[in-house]
Amino acid sequence: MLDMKYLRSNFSEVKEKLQYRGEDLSDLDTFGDLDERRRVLIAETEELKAKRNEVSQEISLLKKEKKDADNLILEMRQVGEKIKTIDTELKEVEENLEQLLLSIPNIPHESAPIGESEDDNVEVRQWGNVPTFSFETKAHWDIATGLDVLDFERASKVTGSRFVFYKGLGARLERALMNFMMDLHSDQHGYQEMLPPYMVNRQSMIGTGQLPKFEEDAFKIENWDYFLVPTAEVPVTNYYRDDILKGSELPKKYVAFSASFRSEAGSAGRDTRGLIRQHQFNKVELVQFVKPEDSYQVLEELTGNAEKVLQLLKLPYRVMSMCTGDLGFTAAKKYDIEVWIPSNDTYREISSCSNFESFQARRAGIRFRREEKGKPEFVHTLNGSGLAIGRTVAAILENYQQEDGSVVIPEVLRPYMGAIEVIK
RNA sequence: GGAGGAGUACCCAAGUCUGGCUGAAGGGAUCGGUCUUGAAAACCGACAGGGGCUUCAUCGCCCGCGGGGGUUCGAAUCCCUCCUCCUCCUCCA
Repeated sequence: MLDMKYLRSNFSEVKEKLQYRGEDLSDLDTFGDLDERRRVLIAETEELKAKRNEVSQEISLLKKEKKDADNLILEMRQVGEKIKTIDTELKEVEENLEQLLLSIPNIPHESAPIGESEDDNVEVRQWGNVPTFSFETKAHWDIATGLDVLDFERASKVTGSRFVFYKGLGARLERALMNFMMDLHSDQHGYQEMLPPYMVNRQSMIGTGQLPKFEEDAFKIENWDYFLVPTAEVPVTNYYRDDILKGSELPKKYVAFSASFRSEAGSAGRDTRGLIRQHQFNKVELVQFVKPEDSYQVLEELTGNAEKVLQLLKLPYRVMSMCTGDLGFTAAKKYDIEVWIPSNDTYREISSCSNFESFQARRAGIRFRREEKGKPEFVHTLNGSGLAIGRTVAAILENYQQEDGSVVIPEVLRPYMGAIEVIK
């Protein structure tokens, strides 16, 4: 959510920057009228309330002296009616304004490249060498089926498409990655470990920006106003909803494991095979609450923390800076980390690291005080996958595949795999 | 699922039956001071925060006693509704 006062006094500048996102901004122009109307109504109702308060005191005194107050009471009865009328309209105006503000995307940071689509994203750096194979490589679903470590068919029977059973060393590999990532970030990178709820309420989904605009992307629990989390970002960021933190305890850094649930509405037919696009996948998520002046430096740090996972796994990747048209609704700046997937002959997103600045903090009411008695300010929030585990398994299966159909386990994972070196 | 009880400021806690200077008593914690070589104790003082409107900024005003609605000239106090927590029973990993 944008700051109403900022929007009021910098309207055309904000509008210009939002246009780089290429989204429909036709509603934006209703802001001026709503904002103006709101303030007029507030002035009116508050004046009447001040009068009512004053006269009610008088009435109280008159009653105490056993004097007649009927005229004043009659007068105030009318004032009360008027207040009620104005407040009804005010409430409606404020609701419209609120909905408008909740539907406006974040302002892109000046360092985000201007562009329309993913084709305009800018490569920031590359790491590792794309592997060459002396044999014909297989896609991870074929490798996994051959090794009997993933079962898509039975998952379709038991649940439906875009679900999977991990089996045997496949399940072990998933669990090893989870532990490896959690250990790395908590022990080496200074994040506090957290295991969040997998369902959240509507207010939390609004807080991080999934709602009100993208309800069709979420899984909603029937008869409850709860949603399956699309990412641990939602519960972990909302952990401090409506809180005021101490400046001295910032930055707060959390690493959370959770399953993530996505309806994948609008991507029917894409990545229908394999682990790349599932309705449910595991993910280790990094979340930070920081002071505004630190957030861009922290974005680099956090991205680096996620990259470290791939470096230790010796998986080649590149880092892309998302252009203004591909930033998503909430981010001011975003890096995607893309890992090499041989069967796709290209890099695929495995992590997304974003700086939301105060966008989520304002929606969720997450603030901090610099000084003991200081005025509360909004924190900046950031998060990034560290990493999506299913896609990491796909990357390992494919990049570490051998001619005989076996898969070598990356060295750093072996302690987590009971010292097994190869899945065969 | 059944039966009760409770949500008041950083924490504890009065006030709610009997609506009106209650912007809310009293403790504790915290901060400042006196005393002390220093500290503790004691004593003195400060301590509703937050949001909104207005303003160059102040001043001022409005809203805040779990959330939302209602009654009333006036609500922490009365009514409705939702949420959360606690106790007992039941169930259960």
